[in-house]
Amino acid sequence: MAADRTEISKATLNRLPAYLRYLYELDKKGVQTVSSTMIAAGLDLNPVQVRKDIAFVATSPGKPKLGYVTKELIADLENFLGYHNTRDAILVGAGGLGHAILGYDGFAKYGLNVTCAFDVDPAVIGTSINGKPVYDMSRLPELVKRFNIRLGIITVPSGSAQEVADLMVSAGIKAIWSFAAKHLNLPAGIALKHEDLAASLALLRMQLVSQD
Amino acid sequence: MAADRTEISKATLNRLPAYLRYLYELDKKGVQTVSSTMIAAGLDLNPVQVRKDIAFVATSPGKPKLGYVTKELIADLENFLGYHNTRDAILVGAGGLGHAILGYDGFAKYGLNVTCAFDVDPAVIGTSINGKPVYDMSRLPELVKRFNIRLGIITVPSGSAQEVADLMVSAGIKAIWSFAAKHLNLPAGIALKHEDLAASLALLRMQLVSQD
DNA sequence: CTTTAATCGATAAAAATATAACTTTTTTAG
DNA sequence: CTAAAAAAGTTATATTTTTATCGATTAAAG
Repeated sequence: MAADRTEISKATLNRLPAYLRYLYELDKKGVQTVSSTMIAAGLDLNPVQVRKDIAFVATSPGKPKLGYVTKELIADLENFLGYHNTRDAILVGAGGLGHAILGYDGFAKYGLNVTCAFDVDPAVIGTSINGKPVYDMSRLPELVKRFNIRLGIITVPSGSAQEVADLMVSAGIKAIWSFAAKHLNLPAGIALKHEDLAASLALLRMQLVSQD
Repeated sequence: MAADRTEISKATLNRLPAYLRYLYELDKKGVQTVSSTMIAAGLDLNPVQVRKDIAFVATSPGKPKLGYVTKELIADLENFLGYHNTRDAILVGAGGLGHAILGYDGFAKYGLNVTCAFDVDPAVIGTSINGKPVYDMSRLPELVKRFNIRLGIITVPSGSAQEVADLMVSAGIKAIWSFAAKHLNLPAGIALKHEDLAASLALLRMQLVSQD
């Protein structure tokens, strides 16, 4: 494997999943080879950009006049994005959104397995959502350590988000996927992905207003 | 109001909601004035960047040694982000995630009012989720036109996403918030915000894997 | 077998964005 | 009343990201 001479850019990283989705579609239609031009047209992007992005992940080069072998490129992307090694995760906050995530099995395709959830509400503790048990928050450190979980999902109100994050980190969690509308302060080395639905909604709404 | 000499950057736009959230916190604690340095420290950003961002939205300048008046800055941000003019929206796909969104009233704070939902499943059509009626898809054009709705939320499986988007656009929807894992092809002038949970999850997972 | 057209890959230019350096303003302290 | 400190504002530089250009390669058509 060649050493990464230049670090892969964040912008590129964000596009890779879109490429993969598009390739799945083409593959399903029986398209054998795919060119960067085709991908660019399908996703409203610049062909050169697509080529550069692909250059990071592809193991075999594309052929002039043909492009890349669809199945190979899919394999390379899946491999790069780590869809093949399944990863266990826990979720804290079994309310509205947390409930929805627990009930959704689609993440399994991306190698995510939410094993169980935690909450403070006695009404949900002890119950099971989509086969996943809901435990009392106090058991989080114990279970995270026992099963060596590294990924935590936060779907609690913003007021308790930092507290939950701190607990996760101290228990050994290394990556946090947060849906709380709150900036989290984490020690270095902990990966964080903040999903701020309200914020992105606000931006969309703004575009709308400015059209009037 | 001065003409926007330079267009506001997308990156800035993405940070504004975070500033606002942070200011709410400070305001609740009774902090009267806030400096760009303080905001930067709280959100792990560069103070200059914060100042430049604020310069776009603030109506009155900040004072050296003191900073900005907290309540004024909040008002300016809210105003800029359009939180004050409530906007009606419809949602298509009353399944898992759609259900969660319908059940969540928090978006009202940001000026969003989901009035009703549409689906094709006879089991949910005619029911009500959190007081919002679920109608048959066929009634979408009629209701969108009648109430002059401009914003549509898509929470259907990726297979039907494009179809739904087309229907929305033809009915007069001007902005789409999509949770479907599918690139949507829309005519120019239609605002689109694509929320790809699976993709952002994949990226977080990847950071985790690369730590091992 | 030769020509042709399409595409890749690499390099260069341009644009956007973030960081740094410097100047000005205003409050507070001596 | 003056000097120092803190923070905003402004201009300049560096970095990142996107877009454009050009030659090399190769499958397909004549």
